[in-house]
Amino acid sequence: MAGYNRRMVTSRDVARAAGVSQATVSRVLSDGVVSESARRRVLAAMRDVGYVPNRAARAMRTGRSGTVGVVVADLENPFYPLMLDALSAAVERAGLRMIVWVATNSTNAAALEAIRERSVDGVVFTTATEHSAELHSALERGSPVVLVNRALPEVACDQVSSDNDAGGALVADYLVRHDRIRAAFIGGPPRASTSRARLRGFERRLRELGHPLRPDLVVEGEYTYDDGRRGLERMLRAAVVPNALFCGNDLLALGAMDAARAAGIRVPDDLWIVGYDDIPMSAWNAYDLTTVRQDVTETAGLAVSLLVSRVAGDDRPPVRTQFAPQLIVRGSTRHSV
Amino acid sequence: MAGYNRRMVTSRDVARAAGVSQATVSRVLSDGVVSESARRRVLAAMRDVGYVPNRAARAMRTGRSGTVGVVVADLENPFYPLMLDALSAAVERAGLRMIVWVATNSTNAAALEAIRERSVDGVVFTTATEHSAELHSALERGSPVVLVNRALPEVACDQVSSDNDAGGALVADYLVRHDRIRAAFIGGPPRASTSRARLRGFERRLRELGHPLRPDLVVEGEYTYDDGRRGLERMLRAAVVPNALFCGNDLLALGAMDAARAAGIRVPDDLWIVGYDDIPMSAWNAYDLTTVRQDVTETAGLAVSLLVSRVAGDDRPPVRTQFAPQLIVRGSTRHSV
DNA sequence: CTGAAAGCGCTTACAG
DNA sequence: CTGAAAGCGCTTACAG
Repeated sequence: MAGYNRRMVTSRDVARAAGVSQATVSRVLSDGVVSESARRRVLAAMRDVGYVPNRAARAMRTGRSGTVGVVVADLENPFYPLMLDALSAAVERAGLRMIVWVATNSTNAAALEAIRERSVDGVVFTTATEHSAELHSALERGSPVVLVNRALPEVACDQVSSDNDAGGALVADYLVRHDRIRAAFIGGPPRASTSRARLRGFERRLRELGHPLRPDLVVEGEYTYDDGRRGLERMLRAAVVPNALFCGNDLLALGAMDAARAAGIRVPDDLWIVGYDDIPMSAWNAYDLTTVRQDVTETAGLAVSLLVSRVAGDDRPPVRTQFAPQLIVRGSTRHSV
Repeated sequence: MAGYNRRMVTSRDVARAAGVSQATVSRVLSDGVVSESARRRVLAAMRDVGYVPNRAARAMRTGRSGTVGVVVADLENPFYPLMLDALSAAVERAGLRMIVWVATNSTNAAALEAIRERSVDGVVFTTATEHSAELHSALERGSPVVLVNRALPEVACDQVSSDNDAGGALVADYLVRHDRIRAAFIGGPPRASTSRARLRGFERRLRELGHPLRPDLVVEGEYTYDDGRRGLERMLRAAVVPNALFCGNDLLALGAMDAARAAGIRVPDDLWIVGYDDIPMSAWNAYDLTTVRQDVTETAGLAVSLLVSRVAGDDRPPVRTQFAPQLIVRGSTRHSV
């Protein structure tokens, strides 16, 4: 058996094979100044001896790992795989690698620790919900951190998200325009900035349009299918039956839709339902859910490029970007057939 | 602004603060032989000066990155997030980190390259579909590689999966036991070993039980919701209408179920439907899909521990483990109400 | 048990 | 343009 641990091929071996110094090999690697002929010989020698540069050595010298950290939560919500996919593509485009933490209690701290250990050059958080002590000191220290998806107003770092407030308003406009003015809201947990902002925008615009949201038609829970179902069931016991429902995310909306059907409520005839995120299931036949789409590709792209410039030393004030959301109209709100 | 690039605190600083040599600090870090009193002083000094060991330096010295690579494909299929979640937990339990590649054309090669660069100590592939040249030479070289979920008989490396063949047989048994003998199959792509094995086991057992699967009731496509829908639609144009349907995975089954309903076919009365994977959506009210569950936690745990022992130098012959699948009976096959 | 020293494989001033 | 050399921050024989 060969054993994979046999001696590594190093830049020194390449140098010997190419008849140059090790420094010249290194210059070829890092695009330094090298004569054309030397470069050619070095590249050929690399191929001949099967050379692959050792990243750990480079990382130690340069202080850069070429790797970013990504913290995702709740992979059971299909929105996060979508976001992870987009982040992965953006990271790859930037020529970097991605260490992923799936959120548990200790993940955020672990990811920030990884910056100090120089395992990653920076971290993208997709689900920051609060301003932890670790995050505070990491930012103090100037650690490159970008918040994606959720926003934390009190935190001084780059943040990229959907304009959730505008998204909520968009839905309010749409419902009122079509006379669906007995509106209800089933939201995610208030600790999630996304849910708060979507509700805020929805509520404000409804009020502006003269059809304020009734407090008894607002329910909050976790961002899950089950809580969507339960939310609708609870709503059905309220004094007023809504004719439109906006949910804090698609998972809630799909649960609510199933509960509505189970209760004999026809969608969209009796009840319009609108979600948020545009996860793949929303386009499924059985649901055909109207929803607000966030552009994860754009979001991830900006997040990574912000991170990259922070790593490169950009210390301008934090940037906060909100992308305009887009209403995707589908069958769950089709104007009566 | 502080700038995050200020000089690192090194083991030398700790040594100075603790009044010991740098070597002693290092011994404390790597659990070497150190007197109790020295250890105490060093640990205190680490805290005082805010020391965090530099991983790149350690990786260079030891030749181990403490990181494993994971290649996942198709995050839109909720099975993969499930698997990723389980792998993440297993990797964390092993005290390691995880670099993730979301599969594109070049990912497999990139992941194997990362082993040579010493960016990762080994790689878990969740969707190997063929024996590439890169994989071949990586294995020749003794690179630690584990295949999860899909299997490649001709490849000499550790492989962990559900016993898909047995899973298919399980479904055949179940259907025949309940007299649902006009069975159909909608499968994933034949290049996926999972789909082939599930069909093989299903087909064989049906034959053994005297109710061979009719070739015109077998359809194959991609592992997607849409192909499930289309598959069922095509099947409805066949000569024989099935009264039971086994799908290569849950996504296909959910698509097929929606198509069946759209065609006025009642599930389960007219048609039983069974999936594979037990993704979260299968338990949703609207589907309540009977399915075959693979234990991703167990699978991921074994995969990571195999990888860890390979990294540690274990060069015994490759291990191939198949976990017994479990039939989860739900409403899509409930014996007539 | 402990320290001085070598060295992991690179990058990058410094001379020439 | 190129080479000799220092050094990134650790781990680990080697002496004592």
